[in-house]
Amino acid sequence: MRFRFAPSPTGNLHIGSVRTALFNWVYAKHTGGTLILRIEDTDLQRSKPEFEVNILEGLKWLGLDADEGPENPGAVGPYRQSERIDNGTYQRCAEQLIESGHAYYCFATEAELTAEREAAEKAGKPYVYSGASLKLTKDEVAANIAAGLPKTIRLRVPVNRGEIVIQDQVRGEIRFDSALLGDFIIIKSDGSAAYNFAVVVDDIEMKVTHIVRGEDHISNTPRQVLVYEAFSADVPYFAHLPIILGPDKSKLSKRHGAQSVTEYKEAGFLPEAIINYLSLLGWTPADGVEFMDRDALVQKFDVTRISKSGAVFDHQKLVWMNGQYIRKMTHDAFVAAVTPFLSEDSRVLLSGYSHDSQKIVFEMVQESVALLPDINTALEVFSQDGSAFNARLSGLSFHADMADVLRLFLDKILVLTDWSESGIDALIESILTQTGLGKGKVLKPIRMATTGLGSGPHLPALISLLGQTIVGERVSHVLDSQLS
RNA sequence: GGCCCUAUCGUCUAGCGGUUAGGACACCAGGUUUUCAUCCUGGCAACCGGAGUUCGAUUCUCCGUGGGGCUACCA
Repeated sequence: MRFRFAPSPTGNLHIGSVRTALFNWVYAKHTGGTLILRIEDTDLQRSKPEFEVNILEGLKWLGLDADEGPENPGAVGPYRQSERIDNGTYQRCAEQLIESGHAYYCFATEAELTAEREAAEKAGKPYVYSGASLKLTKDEVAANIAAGLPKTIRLRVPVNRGEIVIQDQVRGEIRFDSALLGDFIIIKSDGSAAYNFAVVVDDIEMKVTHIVRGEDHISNTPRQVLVYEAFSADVPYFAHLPIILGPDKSKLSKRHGAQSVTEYKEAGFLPEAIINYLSLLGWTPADGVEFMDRDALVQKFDVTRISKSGAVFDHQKLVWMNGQYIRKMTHDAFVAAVTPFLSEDSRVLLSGYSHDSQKIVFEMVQESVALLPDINTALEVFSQDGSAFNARLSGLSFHADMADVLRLFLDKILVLTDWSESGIDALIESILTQTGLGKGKVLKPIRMATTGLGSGPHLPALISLLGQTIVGERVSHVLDSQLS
């Protein structure tokens, strides 16, 4: 079984394309098949080398490796359509079809075609090319070519072809009336191949047996089937994936916000989370267990469970899933993932701690990170910087009755010898019993006075990390400035 | 307009003739946590409408309606 993923390098790798790539990849892995990567850069105006680079890098980052592609060619290359134009593949194939009577030269001008189309629209009929050029004699065609008239090549739709039935692994049978198709262009007047032709020529030559792509290609399929038939080639299996929708239920696009993989990477998403989330868009495993690593995904994959209706992309759930994956990371993996996202302030802050303390800091913070850049706000609480602390105080309001607790706390820490987490714990416990106050009444003011924040990780560990000097200074400062 | 696809909680979905219509995200409440988050428990919330087939339709068929895609010498 041979699969292919065929993106156009007309933009950065899009999240919708990734989903298509993913399903091809999983399907191929599941069946032990081969995945081909083909770059469809026949649109010379819009295709850019930097986009191809972006696509290749994005796929690599996500771990969606192809068995054959421009970077690791197999036996059926080249793997870029531009190179296949250059080596004359499409031209040669089109001429072959003219020979066999499946295609013909068309000399219709743009004006003529526009007129035909408008007339059809006015009449409320589907537009079908009239086939005027088909009536030309061999000599007339030769004369036109000799005269250098602009020409295209059209595929001749067999007159009594009737219904074209495609077998779709997701949707079952889909039927089209071939009479509504019209002889369509396979070679444009500039000599380049039209999409519906290039794709089929490539898929035949690359021996592709399974085509998994977006639902937006369904209406191209009957034309492509006709091309297969013109070449007497086997029509592959199709699986048209439901489209991914934005919150407004229209096709997901840039106007719905960040949609390129690069942007997701920069926003702090993990490739595993993206893969897992995307796999659930339009598909569910039979056991209903949503968390799946790559191997589980490959193992559980089943084409028949792909759903038919479009799926709205739920950004919130992706974020949630990302947080789940972050929590599951080992300490080393977490630090490695988060390091590129560390702000200058965070780096300075961390340098104030020993290697061992840094490890504790990261551990304390890991579960509150959903997106990698969250690390910076999570780290703030560990800041030893006095001015930042003072700035934070202005956002808090202390009540007079907090003063007693803080004074008692200050007295105790100044003479405290066991500055470990358990030592602090014992100290707080003693304040609780001594004052008879509830935990909230005691710990809230201490947290505020030591960190300048109303919330954060486990307090005793935090105080232990901050150290006697800083904690002492901060509490006395709060007592002097806020509660005197 | 034409062709095609599609229709279960707000969202992703399970269901494949008989179910208290299940799960996940989000949301709400309670519990744990000093607080926030995490975590645990509970709750709210859905079968688009109408015909038919059937003893029985969310499930099958048809017709509407809604949504989406395509309608190029773009891919």
